[in-house]
Amino acid sequence: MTIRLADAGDGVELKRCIHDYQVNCGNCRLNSICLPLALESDDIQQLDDIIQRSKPLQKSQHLYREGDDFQSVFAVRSGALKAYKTTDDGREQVTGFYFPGEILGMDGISNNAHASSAKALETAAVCEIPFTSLERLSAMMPNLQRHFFQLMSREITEDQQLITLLSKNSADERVASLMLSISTRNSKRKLSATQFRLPMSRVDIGNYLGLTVETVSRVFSRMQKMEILLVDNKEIQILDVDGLKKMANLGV
Amino acid sequence: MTIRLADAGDGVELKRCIHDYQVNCGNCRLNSICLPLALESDDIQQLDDIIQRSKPLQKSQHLYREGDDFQSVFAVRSGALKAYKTTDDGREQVTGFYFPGEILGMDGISNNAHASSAKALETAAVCEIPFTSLERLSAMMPNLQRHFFQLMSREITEDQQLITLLSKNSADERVASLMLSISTRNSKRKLSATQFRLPMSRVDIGNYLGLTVETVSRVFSRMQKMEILLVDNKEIQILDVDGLKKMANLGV
DNA sequence: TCAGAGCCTTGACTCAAATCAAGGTGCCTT
DNA sequence: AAGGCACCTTGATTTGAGTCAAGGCTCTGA
Repeated sequence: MTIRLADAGDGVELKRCIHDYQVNCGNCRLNSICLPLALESDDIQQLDDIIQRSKPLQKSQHLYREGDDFQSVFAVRSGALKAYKTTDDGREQVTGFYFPGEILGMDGISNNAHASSAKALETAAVCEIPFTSLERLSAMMPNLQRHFFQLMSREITEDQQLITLLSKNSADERVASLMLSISTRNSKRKLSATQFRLPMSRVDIGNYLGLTVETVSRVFSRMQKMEILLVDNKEIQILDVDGLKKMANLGV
Repeated sequence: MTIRLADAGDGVELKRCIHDYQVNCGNCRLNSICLPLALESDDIQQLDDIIQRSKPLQKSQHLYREGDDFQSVFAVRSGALKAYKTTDDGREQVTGFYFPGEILGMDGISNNAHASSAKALETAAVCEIPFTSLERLSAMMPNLQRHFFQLMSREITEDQQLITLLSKNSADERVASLMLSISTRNSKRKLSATQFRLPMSRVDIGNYLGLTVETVSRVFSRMQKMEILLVDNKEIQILDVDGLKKMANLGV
């Protein structure tokens, strides 16, 4: 709404970068998250052929905007993004955070237009997967079709988790759950589960969890006082995982 | 949790009913909702062949339960169902209501197990669509594959709507939005948009919207006093659609 | 026709999180 | 090195929805 600094030539028209690294799906260290598939190497090659790797996005640049024509889904290669919708009365609702190996953009399929916007929280690189090619390939490769159905289904179950969190849990429980979620996703990427830097602001966290900034801040302070977390601005260290799980109240 | 009356021989083992009506996808009056597809009549025949129509479910019978093996998705033929999850601390979270023509069960694909339970709110009939057959057919029929991707994507965008509602809107706005949603879905089925019977209890409504029964009841009373709705137990009449839209606060 | 159970409504009170307000911190830009 | 701005924290106060409590309605089954 307000910040439009690094927002100049952003968005849809990602150009293939000539000086790209020789990354491909076969050697990408994220493929266990992104493609946990029994694909033949020949199949991986075919998939690799349709995937486009583009220039990194700068912080606060858009990958796509609500209402843009839907062409592709995207896999995060590095950095982090947030997805958000603008409500009819102009407020913003953050619907998800996306870390390396995770797929975003699937909400655009139903109407052939993106149902939310996606913005880089820090410098980020993505793989673009043109949807029509993916459809064509899926029809030929049952494993890939199955995988993509599963990805979408996972998005549904995750949204349902969030719905439950928002409708049943206290501020403490919501923030604790998010910290646990980030911790788990980090460890899937072989990063520290107990120490990390939050790529998003307190405002984004509050927005995602249906809380105000002030409340989020107070919860962090409380967690620090209880010696569950060590919070230094965006640097988080989890001191007491069990305490955090208990606070999240999602079955220790 | 508590009510287990009509819950005897329910669930997974739906048997094909011998005395079934001669319903098929070609003549089903819901096919414009369920299958808004450019399918050849030959294609529809193939789809029809894999679909199983079974004995109606009685009120409060389960169609499937959280954790059950995932085999099929289901289309509602008549009646209404609710989907819900049981949280780790034993509470229930209603994740959706399903009316004729709508599809449920897609959240089970990701883990090959149903992620939620589905229960009839009143006597209800469903079409069962075995997922492996659907996958096989999808690979052969690009339109069907596309349609199913779109269905799942729609479920995602709808969940995101609910997330926004829960995290940004007041009790009044939530209840008003639900009434509008039911009204819209009714008119898609050529039923009255202004007069209908709610198949679910106040408890279910509250649970779905993240509110207590008392709050839901108070909102209905308030709407009645404002002459927006006429509420007689489960019978609802919308007197002032614009007023309702304004109350929902989702862009009149 | 009546009893009972579950469901719905209403009122009084409480409380968790929002709002309002102010001040601190860190980072970018020049 | 300093100014400015966005971001974060903390405190005081307000408020919308939850909780507790009680009574009414409605449908079912004997």
